[in-house]
Amino acid sequence: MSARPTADQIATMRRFSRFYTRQLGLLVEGFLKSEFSLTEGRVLYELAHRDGLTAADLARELGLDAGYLSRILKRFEARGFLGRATAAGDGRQAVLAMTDEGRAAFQPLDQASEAEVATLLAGLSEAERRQLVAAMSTVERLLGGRTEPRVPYLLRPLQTGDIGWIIRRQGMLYAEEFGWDETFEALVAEIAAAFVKNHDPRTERCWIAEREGEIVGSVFVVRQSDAVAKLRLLYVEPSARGLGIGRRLVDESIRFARARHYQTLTLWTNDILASARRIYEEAGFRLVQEERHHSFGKDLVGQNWDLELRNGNIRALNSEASQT
Amino acid sequence: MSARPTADQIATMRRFSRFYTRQLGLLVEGFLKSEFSLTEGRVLYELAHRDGLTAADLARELGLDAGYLSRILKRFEARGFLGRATAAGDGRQAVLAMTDEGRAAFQPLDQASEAEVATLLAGLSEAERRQLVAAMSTVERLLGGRTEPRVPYLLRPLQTGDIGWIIRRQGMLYAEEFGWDETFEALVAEIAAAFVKNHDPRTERCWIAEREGEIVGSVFVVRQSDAVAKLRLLYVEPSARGLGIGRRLVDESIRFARARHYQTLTLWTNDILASARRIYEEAGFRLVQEERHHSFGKDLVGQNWDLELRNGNIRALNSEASQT
DNA sequence: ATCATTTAGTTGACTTAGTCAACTAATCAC
DNA sequence: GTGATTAGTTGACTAAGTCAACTAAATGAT
Repeated sequence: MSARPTADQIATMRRFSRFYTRQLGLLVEGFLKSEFSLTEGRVLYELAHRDGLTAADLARELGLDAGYLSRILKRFEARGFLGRATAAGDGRQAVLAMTDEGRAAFQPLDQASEAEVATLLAGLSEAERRQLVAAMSTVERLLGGRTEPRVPYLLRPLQTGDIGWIIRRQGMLYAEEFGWDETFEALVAEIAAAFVKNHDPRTERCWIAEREGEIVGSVFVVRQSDAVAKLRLLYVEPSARGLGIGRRLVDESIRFARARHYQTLTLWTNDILASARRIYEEAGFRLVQEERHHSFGKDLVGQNWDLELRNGNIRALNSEASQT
Repeated sequence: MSARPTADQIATMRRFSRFYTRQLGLLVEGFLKSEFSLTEGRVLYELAHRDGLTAADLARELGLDAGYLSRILKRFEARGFLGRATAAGDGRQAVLAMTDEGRAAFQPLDQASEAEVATLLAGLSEAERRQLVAAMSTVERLLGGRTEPRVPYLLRPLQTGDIGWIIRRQGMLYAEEFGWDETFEALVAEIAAAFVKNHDPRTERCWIAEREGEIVGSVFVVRQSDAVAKLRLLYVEPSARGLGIGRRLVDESIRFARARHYQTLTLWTNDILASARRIYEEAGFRLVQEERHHSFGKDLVGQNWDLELRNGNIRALNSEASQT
């Protein structure tokens, strides 16, 4: 495991983030100044670049309140930018389609944004541009900006036979990757069996990630108390890693926990599981406790992470205080 | 002059900006989720890291409405985070000082943000971290994120003797840097003289940048019509370049134009003046016209840039439409 | 087939972030 | 002393977004 990041590295990234916030402010201002709010622009962008979207898709992926999004879409529809068709298999859903008018309205904005970036880049020499683009690609690659998977996967509930597979695969994988012994597999079996036997579907759930007919990942959310849910046994098959499946499993877990009015989603992991840890961090989990332990035949560093669920965005708690 | 940026370079930067927006969202969420809104956090950050700030300083530098900031500061003061002292030389101003309680409240946030970045970086190897930090520094250097000047400068109004100096220096500098002939100096003289003789201080202004007793830059804002102001003769001495002076002169010009209820700030430059052009772009100016011309003994490409002043932020025009 | 639960989307009511403009007090130039 | 400007405050307002209750459709258990 690498040395801890230096203070200088940390300071550089924080300074870069402040710098790029200002840079984004300039780019966003140029792009959207004419007619649409920032959020409207983000919605239009997704509608322009993807087919077959529903409102639920957009709400989830852009982190928007469904009611708020509904009004945005209604305004676009009123202006003739958007059409809807009831989904073939689900009368509740509307499939959204940008109209030619919508594309016509969006195109100047898209082109303005492109021109903005072009003029910014034009101020650099060709060598500087190549350097800049390479540096941006490096940042993106290292911080995890990955493309969507080419072979699709789906998430589904637990089915008969799944548990045995999950117990077996997690046992084998952690043995292979980390040398953990059979006591880990036993723990997985215990957790999974307890879930199957006793789980309350109102407050607990399991998701299975399936791809080309095979299980490629899973996660459990179990009830720890009325206020606290626990995320357990997140795993993704090596063959399916890097496709956003782990992130998606965690996102669904958070979504479920919020919908069930939990206040905290907690989890226990080990620091050696670096990919999982990064997913948790990016989802907003906070490291609340660390302790060394000897388990599964190894010396490990266990970590407890929590995600506070009450405020789905960056709204401060003192806004609630000011209501009193 | 370099070739135009490629479509691939433009696309890469746009994708990077979307990617880093999400990255910032994660970092910001972690930093400020507990107690303060994003704007409050930005204010606290400045108060924590700088001394001698006034509300006017903060409003200008963070782009905040003075009334809104006033209320934020009042809340901080009510919570004991902030003290105020009347400025020695100006009874209107209050010098703000973060209290020990304020620092105590801020420190966990600052540390949380630092920890956030540290855990993100910890997920990378040491080699990857060095690569990331180097890439970020490259992006910052190329896009113009420069540090504040070590030797301070001030902006002041025109004084007797300034005009002659400005005419002389601009004439010499543009001759040296671009080979422009004496007709340019004559143009500068004409503009400056007209300003001195006829300017209306309610709607027109000149700023002189002075550093260590010497003029190091200047800019004029003149009235073109009731609705349109024109920014003219921006220049910065080579010895003082890279310190943000040019940007500051442009920012003050914009601020003045807004305060005087102009709707547009326009300007004419030549594309060969790359640094100036970048400042205009970053300030939000839009290239509206280009034409070749032969002036100052050279073949040049003149450019007209406009900045719409009506909406100081990214608020859509249709929000005004929806008021009707 | 029925019923209870969940999901998709909508709408009413509301909170919060931020804007606009009018105000007071202090400063500055004349 | 006077008029104009600036620093900061406050009232009134708009706009972005949240929360929850609602209807309609789907799903799973019986």
